[in-house]
Order: sequence, then structure tokens, then C-alpha cells
Amino acid sequence: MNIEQLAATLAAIASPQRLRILATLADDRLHVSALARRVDMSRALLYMHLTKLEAAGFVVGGLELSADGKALKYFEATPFVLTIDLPTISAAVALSPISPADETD
Amino acid sequence: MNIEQLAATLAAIASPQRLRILATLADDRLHVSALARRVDMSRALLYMHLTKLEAAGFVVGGLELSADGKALKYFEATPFVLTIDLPTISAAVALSPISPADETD
DNA sequence: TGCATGTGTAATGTTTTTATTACAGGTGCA
DNA sequence: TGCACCTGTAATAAAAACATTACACATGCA
Repeated sequence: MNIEQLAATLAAIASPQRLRILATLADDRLHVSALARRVDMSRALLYMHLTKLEAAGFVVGGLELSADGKALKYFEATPFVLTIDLPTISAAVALSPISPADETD
Repeated sequence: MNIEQLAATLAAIASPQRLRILATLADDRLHVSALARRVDMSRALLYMHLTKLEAAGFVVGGLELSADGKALKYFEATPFVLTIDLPTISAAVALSPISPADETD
């Protein structure tokens, strides 16, 4: 994982709203509208947050048919453990796409 | 650590620039101007990033006198280990200052 | 048919973050 | 005195993130 990926992963959860969404989904599998009510935000905004969480792999969503035949989009949290420390960061930076020859200092 | 604090901590390192700064400081203690050259950015911008890193406790800085009597501001990285998973997030959300009684769902 | 419920997104506005430029100082030394 | 360093910050511009509103469309059911 390079520096851009690490930053993107962290950015995906560096938001109170998205942490709340994640915590809610950690408890319950919910479809978008139900989740929107639970966390008290508009669906449009929730979609934006879910898109970011899903892009980073923290949640997955899929369409499912309810008992009465309606298509519902259910999301669930993906279990993960993320450990960050200085060596992790240095390793990520070492992989990064900047020219590995600069300073004169 | 509540949800706001957790998000703020993550946000402090959720940036390629700041990760690069942290990795650089993990190797070397440097003063601001030297660091600016090393990571190739203006001091003004670097100050902004350092302020965020310091506010979250990832770096510490202090003035020191060089051998020839000039005041230099040295920064160094603070060792840390940050582990995040779903239980961590749920625990942080549980501590949060939102009214703990809402939905009817 | 009309209502309640759901998905999905475009357009737009607001706020925050990120970045640049330009100052105003200070030290040591040739 | 003038140059080469350094710290610190204000003003501003540019870009990205966040949030709201409004729409199009689909299903089941009274």
C-alpha cells in the first residue's frame, strides 16, 4: 500500500459521519433508506458517504428483493483491522511514485 | 476517545503530504526550513501541515539554539501505534455526544 | 388511480481544506 | 552595511469536500 492509498483509506474513515455510518452497519445490516433514517441524513448525502466507504472497502452493498418484491439496497460493514505506526507510514512512503533522488541539503 | 476525536486523529494523517512529512521526521529530526526543502514545499504550507500534525500529537516541535546561536525550530515524530477496527469505532460512537434515544424505525 | 415506499443521480450552493504570495521580523558574519 | 540564513503569519486564491433540493422512475397495495 503506497502513500496515496494509505491516505485515501484513512480519509475514507476520517469523518464523524462515516464513522457513525460504519458503527451503525457494524450492528445491523440495513438498506439505504432505513440507514438514512437511523443516522438522520438525506439519502443523497448518505449515498455520497457510502460511495466513499465502499470505494475504500469498508462497506459492501447489493440489491436484494424484499419479501413483498421490492428491490432494496442493503449495506453491511466489512470486518477489518487497520494498524498504523511510523514504520507503516515510512514503508508506504518508500513505495511511492515520487522520483527517488532529490535533495542536496 | 469519542467519534470527533477519532475522526480528527485520522484526518490529521489522512493526507499524502502529511504522511510524507511524518515519514521524513521519523528518520530525521529537522528544523522547519530544512524539512521544507526535504519535502519540497513552502514553509507557509508546511506550517499549516505541521500545525495539524502537532495538534493531533503526531509531531512535537520546539525552538533550539544552533551552535552558532541561531534559533531553529526542530520537529520530531512522536512514536505511536493506532489500531482501528469495527469495535473501536463502535466504542467511539457509543461515547459520542448525540442524544442516545432516537429512532422508531 | 393515487399513495407510500424504495433506488439513483443531476444540479447547485456552502464550507473547509489546501496552497501561494508577500510581508515583518531576527541572528551571524564578511 | 549587506547577505544568507532562520521564524512566524496575514491575505488571498484555488480546489476539494460536504450538504441540500429536486427530479425521474419503479413496486405493492388500498
